[in-house]
Amino acid sequence: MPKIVNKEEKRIEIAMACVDLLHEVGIKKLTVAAAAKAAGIGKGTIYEYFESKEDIIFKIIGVHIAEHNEETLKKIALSNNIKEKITCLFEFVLDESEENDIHFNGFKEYLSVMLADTTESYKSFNCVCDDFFSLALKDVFEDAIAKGELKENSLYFINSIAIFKKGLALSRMSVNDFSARDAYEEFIDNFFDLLGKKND
Amino acid sequence: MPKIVNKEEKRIEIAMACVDLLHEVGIKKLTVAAAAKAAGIGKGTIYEYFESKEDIIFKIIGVHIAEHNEETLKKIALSNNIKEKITCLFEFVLDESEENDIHFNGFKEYLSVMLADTTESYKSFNCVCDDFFSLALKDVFEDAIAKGELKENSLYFINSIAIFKKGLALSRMSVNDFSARDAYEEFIDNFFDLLGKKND
DNA sequence: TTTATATTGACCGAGTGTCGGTCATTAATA
DNA sequence: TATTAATGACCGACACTCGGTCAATATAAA
Repeated sequence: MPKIVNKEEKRIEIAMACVDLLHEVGIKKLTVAAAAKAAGIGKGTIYEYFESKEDIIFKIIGVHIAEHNEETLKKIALSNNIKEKITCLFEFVLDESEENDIHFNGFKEYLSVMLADTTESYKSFNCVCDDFFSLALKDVFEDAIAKGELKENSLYFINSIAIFKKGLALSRMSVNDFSARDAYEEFIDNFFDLLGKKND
Repeated sequence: MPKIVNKEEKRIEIAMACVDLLHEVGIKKLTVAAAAKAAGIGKGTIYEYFESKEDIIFKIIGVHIAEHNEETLKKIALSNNIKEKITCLFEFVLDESEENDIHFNGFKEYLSVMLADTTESYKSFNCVCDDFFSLALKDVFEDAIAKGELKENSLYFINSIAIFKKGLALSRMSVNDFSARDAYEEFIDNFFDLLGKKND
């Protein structure tokens, strides 16, 4: 029998090989030929592993978000401070380090593809992310309420905060000189002023 | 000498002629040839008035938002209810009537183009919209505070609410069966519970 | 060697943007 | 008022790019 490649592994390998190139030129100017070259394979091979050029983006962001979510949960578990735990859940949107910027940019490219696509296929990924965030935030809030650090009605705001986070992401993508960190801190401080239980 | 056309008027005329077609097929599948046909002009003429296919979107959403903002200010002036006034400012994101849906869809197409474009040119429009919203919301809040219907620290949340609105828009675009109206009402009710001054 | 899978780049056609040329309208002039 | 000149509006053929296909080839296990 011939060599059997692990399709899923190779998909990831190809996608990862395109990260830098994609960051440089953006999805619109990324050509399949260039992507193939970056991955060191022929153009046709791309289509053995991806339905379309856009699917590459999808794989990239999928892998990064999965990794990121895992790390996030670990960080939350390590922290004892409520506000810090919440901040962990926003870090992807806030972090402007070079490394995270590339990942965030990938998310931007993904969004532009999803919004341009009339089919529904790309939306599902979004929902997975939303669920992760909302569930994790709920856990953090419930923990904080149990410890008497947040008022009970904080829970009513979970959905709104998830929506706020999306707005924060979109703002970072579309507003010049926007500091997601500043906007977030302004929000979270005011939020705690209203719903945090002072323990002094 | 030939008749001199008003370039700006014609730009708008062409853009408006493409609204329905664009709504049907989306920017990605919209061809310049089809756009030209819809506008009853030759393909080359499109390029006399627009830099690119994408520029048509930009013009469409620009016109619609300008109209919408004007109407919004009128509605706010007519209303005596604070919550209602705020809702007016969200109406573009909440209204799912067939007419508004077409405009909102235009905004989605615009967003996807802007996110895909590495140049900064398309961003400026976004900022104009943001400014309108934030300023109008500030007016409404100050009015409400003066009338004793909102607590003073409501003002601290203006930026956050503007960001929330963006998140609401993005959610409507990317989440299946998302009811922006429900999410908004949940938020605004909880917000008023915290920051509204009960007058009973 | 056989056979099934993996890989490839030449090829195709859809579609963008350009450009040389035509047309319609008006100014100028006799 | 008729004729000509001038010019911007308009157009679609064409050149070129690029996504996606496929027939041919390479590879490697049996």
